[in-house]
Amino acid sequence: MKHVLIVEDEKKLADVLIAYLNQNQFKVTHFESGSDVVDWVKSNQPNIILLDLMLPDVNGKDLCKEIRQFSMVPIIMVTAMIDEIDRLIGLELGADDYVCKPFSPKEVVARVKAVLRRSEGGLNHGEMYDAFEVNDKTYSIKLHQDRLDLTPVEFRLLKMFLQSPGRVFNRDQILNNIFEDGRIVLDRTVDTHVKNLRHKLRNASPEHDYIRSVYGIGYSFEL
Amino acid sequence: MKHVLIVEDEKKLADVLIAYLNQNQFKVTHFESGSDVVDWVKSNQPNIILLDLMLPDVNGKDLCKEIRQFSMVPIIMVTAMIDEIDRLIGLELGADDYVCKPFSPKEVVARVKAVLRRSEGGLNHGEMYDAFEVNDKTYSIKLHQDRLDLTPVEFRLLKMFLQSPGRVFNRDQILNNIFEDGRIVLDRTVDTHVKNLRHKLRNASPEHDYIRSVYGIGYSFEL
DNA sequence: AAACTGTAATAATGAATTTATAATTTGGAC
DNA sequence: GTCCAAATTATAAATTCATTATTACAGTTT
Repeated sequence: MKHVLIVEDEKKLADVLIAYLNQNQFKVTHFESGSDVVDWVKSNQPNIILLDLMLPDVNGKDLCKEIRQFSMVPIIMVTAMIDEIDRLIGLELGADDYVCKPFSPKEVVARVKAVLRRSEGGLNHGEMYDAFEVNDKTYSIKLHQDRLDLTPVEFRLLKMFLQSPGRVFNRDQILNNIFEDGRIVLDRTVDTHVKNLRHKLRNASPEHDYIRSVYGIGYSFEL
Repeated sequence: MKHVLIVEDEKKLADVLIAYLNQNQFKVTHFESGSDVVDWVKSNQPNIILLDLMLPDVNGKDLCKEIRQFSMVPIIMVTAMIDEIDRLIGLELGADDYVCKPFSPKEVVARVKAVLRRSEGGLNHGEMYDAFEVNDKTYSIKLHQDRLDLTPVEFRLLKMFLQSPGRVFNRDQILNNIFEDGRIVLDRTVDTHVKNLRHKLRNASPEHDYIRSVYGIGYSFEL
């Protein structure tokens, strides 16, 4: 039986949710404030957390980040402000979904199930791009189940390519994407990293040439 | 055959008990004072301890606590003061049952059996992670039945890894996980603990390298 | 005294970058 | 179309730089 942790200060709201979740064969634990949540999660390891963003004592965002320090348990953030959601997503708190108040308990149950399905479906929830699976948590990319053994630079390079297949990047753009800090590095460096990445891709999939050189411009990635 | 340790200074009382226990297929060892008990328990690991609260040399409460530092062996406390019992329970010494003098040896045997039944039913109840068994109560982790002799830091480190196999932790995340209090500690310290843990893991299982270094990021645990 | 933890110093390893050289592409001249 | 020179890219080797592993030791705790 799946165990849901609800962190929500509005008691009434929580009670409705609990009723619905119980009816759907979930075991539920409810905290009205955030203070003891971290300890509890550490020892009880729920299957999913419904976390209100606005709590009396602690900040929901911080709590989410704190939990992410030690656990990959799925988290659904609950907020009263619909506008907030986009900003939250940008913050990369590591939440798995967002629900806006007021919500129908039915919808929440559906979301809980959806998130659980997702996170179980592949113990490794990486984003898929064609035959590639990018997993930020494990810093790894798989091609056809096989794990590519990439250096950090190669990881970022390939991830960039995958996010914009077909797009032609010039070397400056590549450098800016790969190095957050604004280091200035020679163009030849890009060539080298591309070469190394090509080599690893060819090892994994000899029949397909993924990286195309665009003469006079740069490179593009063809799925 | 179950092994009972009796720590009891009243020789006559002890003899009666021993006779009864022997008749019930228990092996019994008897100490008349508490001084050498801890060492003996460490090397002999009895199945259960009958511990008199009032001993000539050491304090029964302290002895109980001391044993609890390294073992979850069931302990039955024996006291001459019935009123004492409630207070003892409150103290959370970690004893499993309390018996008040004077007692019938039959009753004690029944209690011993009951406690053993209870504690066996729920023994070994460490959470399993692949071939690892984590036991929070005894602060120990077994790999393929063999107990790893870990320090507290190593215990928390390994437990963290086991809870998220495959995930790459950076050193900050590791430190936050290992030190509840917000101590500030150098990254190199993580390396050292990882090294020590690796060494112990290799001793227990030379063929498998569990901890992977992820260059530029941190470490991950590969089951 | 023994065990544990944290730090600092040093060695070893691995990645990123540069450099040098070879290979390829392009466009113009014949 | 072929040839060549210039520009561009590919590759390999060498170098620099960053990160990690290990050792030793000191401060604490038990």
